Amino acid sequence: MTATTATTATNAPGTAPGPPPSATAPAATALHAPVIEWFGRNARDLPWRRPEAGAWGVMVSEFMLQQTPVSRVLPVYEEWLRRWPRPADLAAEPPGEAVRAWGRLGYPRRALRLHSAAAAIAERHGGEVPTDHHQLLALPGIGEYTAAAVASFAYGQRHAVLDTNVRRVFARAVSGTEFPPNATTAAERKLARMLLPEEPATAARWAAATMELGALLCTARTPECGRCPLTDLCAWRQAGSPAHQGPPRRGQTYAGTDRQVRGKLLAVLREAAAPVDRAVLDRVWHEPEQRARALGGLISDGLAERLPDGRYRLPGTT
DNA sequence: TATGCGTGGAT
DNA sequence: TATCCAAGCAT
Repeated sequence: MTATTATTATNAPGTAPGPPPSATAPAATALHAPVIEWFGRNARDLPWRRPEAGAWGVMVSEFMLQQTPVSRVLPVYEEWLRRWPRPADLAAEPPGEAVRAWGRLGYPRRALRLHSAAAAIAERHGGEVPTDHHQLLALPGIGEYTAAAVASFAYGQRHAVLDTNVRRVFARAVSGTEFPPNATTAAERKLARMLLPEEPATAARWAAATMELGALLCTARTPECGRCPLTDLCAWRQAGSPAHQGPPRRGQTYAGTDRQVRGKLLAVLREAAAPVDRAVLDRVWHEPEQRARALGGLISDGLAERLPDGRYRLPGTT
């Protein structure tokens, strides 16, 4: 970990092309030091934060962490980096091996995309994770958040890293609401850019620190405001911690969906040492139509393949 | 912009 | 037991 110098380049007034001055800029910089100092004292020692992780380690972790808790990612991450220490190592394997090694992290299309991204890196980027935000964005499975995260955490660049944790921290500390909007808004992106420290190294530190704050203290369920470095500055606290207003968060049931059936089918293929008969897959779900739809979906997504003899397997595996 | 896409722990 | 939630992306 670098020293917790809380210094922050404040927005130099006057002069030319930089970002437009904003009324919130001075107040914004007041947030930097407390959060970054808190991070220096409380940051978790996660493997992808260690220097030896490299950009590839950061990238693998970001794929795995999309919608998946840290505790479940840890063991799978270690195994992946041991097995495939460079992008080209993963690219040399059939995609089904990536899906199998993904285990039960969920959303296995991420494994496929990570495999494809590794192949693109091996072919088009000389085997090195690109440093350029736009080149990162062009890789499969990398969207706005992941591109910014890799550029920031792996390469120390200055980007607004807007994940669910940061959005919640900003919603509370700055906007004074319990939760951010359901979908990321232009206003949130603008706010994130305004709050970004000028110095790239400080901006990268800020990005990691605000994420960690959201993950450890400013949580969705029961925030620990008593331990929060922003508790005296927090707009939501100052407003009396008003409850969320508006439509309910969301409510997608899982039981009985195609997702559940896909998950059951893929679990069979993952654990099989050889291609499996259709009859084996048929046992995972009682309803034939939904079963067929789920299996067809897996195949069209590239997560499974049907052999000429009618058996099924993870793509390219034995 | 709304929806589909896994999985399992916490409350 | 049911619901919420976890470092999103692609379409």
